[in-house]
Amino acid sequence: MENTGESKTPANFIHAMIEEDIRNGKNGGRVHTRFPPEPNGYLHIGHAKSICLNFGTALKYNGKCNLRFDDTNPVKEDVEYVDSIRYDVHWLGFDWEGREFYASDYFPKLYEFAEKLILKGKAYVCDLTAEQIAEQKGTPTRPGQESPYRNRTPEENLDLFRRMKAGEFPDGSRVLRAKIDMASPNMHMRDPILYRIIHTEHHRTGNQWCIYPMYDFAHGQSDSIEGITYSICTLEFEVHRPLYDWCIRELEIFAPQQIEFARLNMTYTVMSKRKLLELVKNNFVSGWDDPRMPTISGLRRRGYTPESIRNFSDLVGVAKRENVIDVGLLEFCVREDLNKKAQRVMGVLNPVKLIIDNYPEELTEEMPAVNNPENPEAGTRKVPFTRELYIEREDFMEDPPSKFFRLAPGREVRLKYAYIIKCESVVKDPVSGEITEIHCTYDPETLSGRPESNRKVKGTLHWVSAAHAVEAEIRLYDRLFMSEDPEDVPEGEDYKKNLNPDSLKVIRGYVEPFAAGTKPLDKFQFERLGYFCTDSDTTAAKPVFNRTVALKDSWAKAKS
RNA sequence: UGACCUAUGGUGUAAUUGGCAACACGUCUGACUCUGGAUCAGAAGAGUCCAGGUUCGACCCCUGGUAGGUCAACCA
Repeated sequence: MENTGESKTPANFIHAMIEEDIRNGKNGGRVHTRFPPEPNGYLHIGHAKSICLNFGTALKYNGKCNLRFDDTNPVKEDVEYVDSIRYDVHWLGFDWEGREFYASDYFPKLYEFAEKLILKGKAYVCDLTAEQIAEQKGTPTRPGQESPYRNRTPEENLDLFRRMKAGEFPDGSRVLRAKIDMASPNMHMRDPILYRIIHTEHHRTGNQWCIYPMYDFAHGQSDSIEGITYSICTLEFEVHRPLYDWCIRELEIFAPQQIEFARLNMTYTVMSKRKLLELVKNNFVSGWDDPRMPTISGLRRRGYTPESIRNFSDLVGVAKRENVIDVGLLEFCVREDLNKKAQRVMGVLNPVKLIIDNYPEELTEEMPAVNNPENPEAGTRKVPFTRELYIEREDFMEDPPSKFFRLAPGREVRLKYAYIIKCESVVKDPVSGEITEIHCTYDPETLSGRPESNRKVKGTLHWVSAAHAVEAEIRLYDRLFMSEDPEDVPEGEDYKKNLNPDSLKVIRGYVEPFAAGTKPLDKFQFERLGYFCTDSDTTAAKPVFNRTVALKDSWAKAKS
């Protein structure tokens, strides 16, 4: 990773704050962050921003970053998610160096903390129902009422709490609450719930516990236990900060600093785990790793590289104001990265046959093709060329506008790495009128590399030899949502109303032989078309490619 | 009608103890090109939410508005 620690100005307000702290000698100049996902879903591009921020900050200031699973709610969490999260963070290029922790590791310690609060008279067991508690909570503009159980003695509270832990009470019958201020203007300070009873098996602690700490009683303490200096989280936790600080202060333990930043939003994208889960569960997509999903696993399968995602996270910036990033920026980032790295290959997605009438029938030439013009070291390969080829149907027009640089009757065009050809005639289906064959002649003197080949023609086409063409399944993806803001729907509807019915188009195309023998996750540029990635569904008999992103297309833009 | 947060070109982010607003994406030109890609050169686009104030000078400080966001899960 690039170390920009020496740069004159901090990259963002968090780094500015850290540099100020370092100057003042806070924490002895130590910088320790953590990425704290709840294992209740797959990671998405918004998490990537947070991962890059947390790990990136540690890297920049020679600090450490922990991976910590915030697993305090057994009813929603699962090892499947733990595994995917570990995989994704690693894949993104970050290393927690063995500091893989779980809030559940701290259950015993957290329990001690709770007893300490009880003893201090700062927490009490409340027998009110969830509904009653909600009712007495008040509203943001009206103070709440104190629970009738608020003034139980520490002894009684301790006894009750121990019996809660011992499993004497059913779910929901009692909770442990902090005793703070029912009239606080901050709703989170109105005697928040610290522990609740849940008789559910936990993915790590099994049935050892039947009381579980709430987020507010687990997160800050976990940070403190790990010696986290900067607890970076998203804006919605801003109002929790007074409670975060309250717990730390009352417990008299090391005080990390919580800092909030604005979460990532992207156009044409939903970013909540709940909604992504819904898309998966209801089969609107094929799974968490569906290439249309904004999940890390989806982006990976789509053909995105870790570098491109990291760069995106950088470009997006870190600040406190709500933002909506143009999904085009993400696309820019993959293109930029893949342009430097991707093997070039020729493939025809919407084929039409092209016959070179004056080319010998039995001849096959092996045309040397550049693997990557951006990287000479990538070398060359041979592409078979014959009399009958497939070209892109869109590369021919019978009656072209003046700005059309491709093939048309009587016009010349270059076949990349091969010859200049001239269109002589076309054959059409008598019924549909569709063009079935394009007949051309070629000029043998114009072979790529020959002196005559310098003749100027306006266009260059990609092609695949019909005899050597390998049929492949190509999956063309479009945005999952039709509206820039998927939430922008008529009354009574929800974001699913904006689902794009054409977000996946599966077609059959032809690729040059080289492309056939590739492995899942191999990345290519199909010349003139876009970047593609071999899908995990690929087989020797039927290669499958995902289109990661199309090339920038100024012709398409000019047309419209 | 409470508390907290935010407000800078189309989008996002900068502007280091206040010194005439910078970068990226996007857009538009032109050059080059055996990818209408890439690359190169250039342009347009904000006077910093509004109104006052402090100051020689305010995006930055103060006051008051306005707009948007967050908060009333035994979720995180």
